[in-house]
Amino acid sequence: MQKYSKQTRILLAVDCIVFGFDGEALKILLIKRGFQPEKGNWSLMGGFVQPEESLDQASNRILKELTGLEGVYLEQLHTFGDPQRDPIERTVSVAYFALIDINKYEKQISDDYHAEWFTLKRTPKVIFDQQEMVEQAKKRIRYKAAMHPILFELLPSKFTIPQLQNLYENVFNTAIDKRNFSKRVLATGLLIKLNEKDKAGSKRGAYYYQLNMHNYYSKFQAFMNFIPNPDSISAS
Amino acid sequence: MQKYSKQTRILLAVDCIVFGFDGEALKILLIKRGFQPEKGNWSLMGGFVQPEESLDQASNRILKELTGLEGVYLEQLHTFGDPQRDPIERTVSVAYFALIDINKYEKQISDDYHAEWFTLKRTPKVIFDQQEMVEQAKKRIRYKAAMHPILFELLPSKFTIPQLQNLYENVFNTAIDKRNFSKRVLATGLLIKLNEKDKAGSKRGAYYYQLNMHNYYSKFQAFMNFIPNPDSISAS
DNA sequence: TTTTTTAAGTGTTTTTATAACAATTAAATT
DNA sequence: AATTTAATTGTTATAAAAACACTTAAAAAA
Repeated sequence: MQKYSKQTRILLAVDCIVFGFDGEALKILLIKRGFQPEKGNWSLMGGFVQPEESLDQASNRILKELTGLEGVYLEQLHTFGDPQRDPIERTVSVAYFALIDINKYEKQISDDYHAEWFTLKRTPKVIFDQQEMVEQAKKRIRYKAAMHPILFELLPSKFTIPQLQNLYENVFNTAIDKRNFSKRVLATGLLIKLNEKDKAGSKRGAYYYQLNMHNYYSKFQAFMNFIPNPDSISAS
Repeated sequence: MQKYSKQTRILLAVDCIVFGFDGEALKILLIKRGFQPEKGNWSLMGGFVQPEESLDQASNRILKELTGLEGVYLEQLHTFGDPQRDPIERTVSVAYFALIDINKYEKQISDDYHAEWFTLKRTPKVIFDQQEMVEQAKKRIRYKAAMHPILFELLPSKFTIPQLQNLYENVFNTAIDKRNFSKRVLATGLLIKLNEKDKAGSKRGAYYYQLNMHNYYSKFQAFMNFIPNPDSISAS
């Protein structure tokens, strides 16, 4: 026996929802689609899975092609398989989400693709069922970040506690008491205080911190809870 | 433009990890595979995605073919796409997990497939990368059950609190204080006490409860925590 | 140089949730 | 009537979370 004859083969694609944080708001990266159908319309970055690559490899390749970044946080989200989701031909798409340091994003690469960052609250219409993918990705990121320290992936390697708090407040759309927040964050043992200040945000300046990578990896799977009332968070 | 020419189409399958609870232990349902390769070996229940069905439809169809059950809890787990995972031909598999009331499982249907329940600790070797699927499903069910009341899906519509506690202790492999457990469970408002006792488990008998379906659906996404030290639970 | 302005940094108290703990009761069996 | 078994229930202690306000560093303005 060489093949599973009589079975239909299906086109398989990967779509990536790329999140970034610019200090103000959580954003996603969209491109203008380069081929028909929907050519020129805003789209997630995606592509077809090649015969010899795994899904993780495909998503990493596509992400690198579009942002120039390698080794970023990339996680499989969900697979979308409605027979009608692509009008040209049935295409099943495995969605991934990525969290990147927006500062490392290489603009020149994206210029070829006309990529742009959009605030989550003001994303343009995207093609096919990608709006649903984005919604699910937003849910997932909130869900996961409520218990695991994934949001550090959105920050540069040196960051201040006010920056970190701002990020959490943004993602969870809630105000957090800064005394309680810093207490909690520091209690995790995930942060190393540096002898250097960020003077951009205030006159006094805020101390930079960096991740204790050893603790970060070892405690990554442990539960944590920076968020006062995670009751509002919905599951993936 | 009619098709995405030049792209390779790939075989797409669905595999279901079916969980059941018999009052003693958490179990999964396996079948003896009916075709080559690996014919006669233990396998998850799976099948190929048909041209006109969605992934959810495919998994529901396969589940019904094998257990006779419809409308059960079924959730997409992860998509496995290693190019070598099936030796005959590249097949990408979308894994789902199901939680069923083991009492509703129709034996006669399964007899055709030689299906059998296996305790999680004593599962036989399964084909391809299915062991990894099972491991991920176990993680996911623990992860999700730590915060959402999915385990009720494993119980009959009438159940006692000791039964429920037994289930939680099994899934999380931990002993729970029964006073604290019943307090927490009853505090959720998810249970309705019935005027009827289960006399099978003890002389005194334990009151039956049933789910308050309204509260169950409305609170499903809310966080909960029956488990004393969920620190040991790892993420999906 | 003094004062003002701005955001960073820090401690204590109150409240709530969790964890630890044991005696009583219903009902069958002896 | 006594015994056995598991179900049921409440209180106390401990830990975690939430609420709350003042001091400090440093630049900018007076």
